[in-house]
Amino acid sequence: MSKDNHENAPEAVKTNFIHQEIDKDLAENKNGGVVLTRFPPEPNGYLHIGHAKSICLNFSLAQKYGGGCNLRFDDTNPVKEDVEYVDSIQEDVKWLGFNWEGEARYASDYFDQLYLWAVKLIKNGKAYVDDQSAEQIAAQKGTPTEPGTESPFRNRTVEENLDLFERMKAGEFAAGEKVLRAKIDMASSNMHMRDPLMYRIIHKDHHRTGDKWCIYPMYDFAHGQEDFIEGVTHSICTLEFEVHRPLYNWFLDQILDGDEELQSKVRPRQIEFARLNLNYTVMSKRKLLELVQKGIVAGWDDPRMPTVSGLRRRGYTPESIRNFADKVGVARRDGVIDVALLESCIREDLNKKAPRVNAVVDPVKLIITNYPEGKVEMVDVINNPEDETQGSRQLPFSREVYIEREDFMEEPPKKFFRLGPGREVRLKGGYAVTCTDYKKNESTGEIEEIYCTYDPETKSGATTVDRKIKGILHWVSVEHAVDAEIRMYDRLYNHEAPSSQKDTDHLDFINPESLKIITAKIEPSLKEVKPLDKFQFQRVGYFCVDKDSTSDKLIFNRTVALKDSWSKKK
RNA sequence: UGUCCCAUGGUGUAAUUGGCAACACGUCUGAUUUUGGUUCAGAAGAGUCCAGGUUCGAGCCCUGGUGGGACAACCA
Repeated sequence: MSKDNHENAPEAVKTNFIHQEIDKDLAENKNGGVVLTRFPPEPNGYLHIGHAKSICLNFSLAQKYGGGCNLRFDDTNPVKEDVEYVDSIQEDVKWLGFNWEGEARYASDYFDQLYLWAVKLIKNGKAYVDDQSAEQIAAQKGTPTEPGTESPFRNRTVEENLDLFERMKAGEFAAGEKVLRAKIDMASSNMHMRDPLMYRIIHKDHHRTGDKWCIYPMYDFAHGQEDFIEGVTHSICTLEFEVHRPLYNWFLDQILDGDEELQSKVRPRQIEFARLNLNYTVMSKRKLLELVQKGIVAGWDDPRMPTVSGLRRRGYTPESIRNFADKVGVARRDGVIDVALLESCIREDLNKKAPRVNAVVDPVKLIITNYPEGKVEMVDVINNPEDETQGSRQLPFSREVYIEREDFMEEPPKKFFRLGPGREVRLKGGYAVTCTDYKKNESTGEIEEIYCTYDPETKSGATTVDRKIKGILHWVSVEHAVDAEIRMYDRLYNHEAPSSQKDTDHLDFINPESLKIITAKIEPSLKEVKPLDKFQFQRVGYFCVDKDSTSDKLIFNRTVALKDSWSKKK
């Protein structure tokens, strides 16, 4: 099933420290040469670009070593989880181009086994039921620099613990009344080893197991065992789980203790890497959820969101995201990636794929005074100079056309080679025109109309004229132009932006101009489009048809602007 | 007053078992171009946090600093 994973990804995958670790394991002939990874999201939100990095990493490891990668929902906390998220996660992983090994797995499928193992720990004197409140337990935990103190319930008999745990499971107690804790070391320098909770009581229906359970395992008591059950060899997670690794291994030791059959199975190994940070971007699910709930964005798939679904709606392609994940690399040090890298990845991909199209985003009328009134001629325009198989199309040209307002200046500076009084430019695919005059609204200062004459000898493709014309403008015939709603996106967060600002509210950095809606004049060939169709608006940027677009109302999302060295010079 | 992790151009990653620091993004030139896009050619920019040590030789090994990060949810 994993054979076709990654087929379009860059073949030269850089080696990283995880490859080196796996190579080492392989050299020692661990796990019989098998490599099985997994992507284990909790279904409590939509996937974002950070998850995409992890997905690409796990699946590309599987593909590099001829192994597989599981998709497993870590659904151990019913209060935060929902099937909506389960569905969106599967959709996003598939969209990114990956196929997991077999069916999707669920931690909840292992609840019975986990329960049995918890009982085993109790029987071995390695776990006990604690009657204290969350506050009391927290107080006894100590601090990173001071040891904790032992619970008064720590030395209950095995029989009593067994009985209590059984009754916890049976629903005899209210939430918070009792928990099951591992008996490790309240003085450990690692806080996670100070008798961590294994099970807590939650009286809430689970999206898969319904009301079967009212006790649920904590992450630490679940994750390593889930990996073990599935035969995962390398459990790749992010750096913040590093301090959990001793516990991960401790629980595995306990369940394997005295069981030769289990000991003969593959033992998973946790390896951590640095999570993705992008400047101007928040990646925390909690904050993203807040943006959705407060209506600051239109939903999880709002094109300004760093979610996979948002990026998809924005016009990003799976290839571009995979390529990005590859370029970002994998390491154990925290860093912040410049969004410019992400943007360059989508430009690179769309440059070869997206057909060029004329669209005037901020139109001003240009009238060709010596062009016959009422005359319309069709001109041939190449669809994509990067890909001649995309052919060409016919565009209506007439006496009045729209051009981009910023393509005309009353007093153009020397380096500006677009239109100005007396200047000549080419209307791409059409004729060369020379500006003879223009009409300006004296009170607003706005240019209302531009008057030009055209040279019939300069029709596109005509070889008779070899004049050098530097300025080439995109245009749309006024008579044939189609209106379209254009959604111009900017960064959701302002320059000072968030990720590192722990003490400030990310909402303080919201950019009020992150979405600007305008009406553009686009060429008539664009009338028939489907959601997610992508185009390069000539000289403007890459745009993607929105899912809400209809034949009556065209809506485009701007994926990313084109590079523009002129505006940079200004 | 703890434990663990990390430290390479502006940013992110590389650097075979120690052998004159490479690639990408970004920046800047120039050329081509019916997109100031693309493409092509080229440039600037780090001597690898600091100080010692081992070695013929250290970004890689050792020691000690410094700086940054993680860890005290009945979250994952």
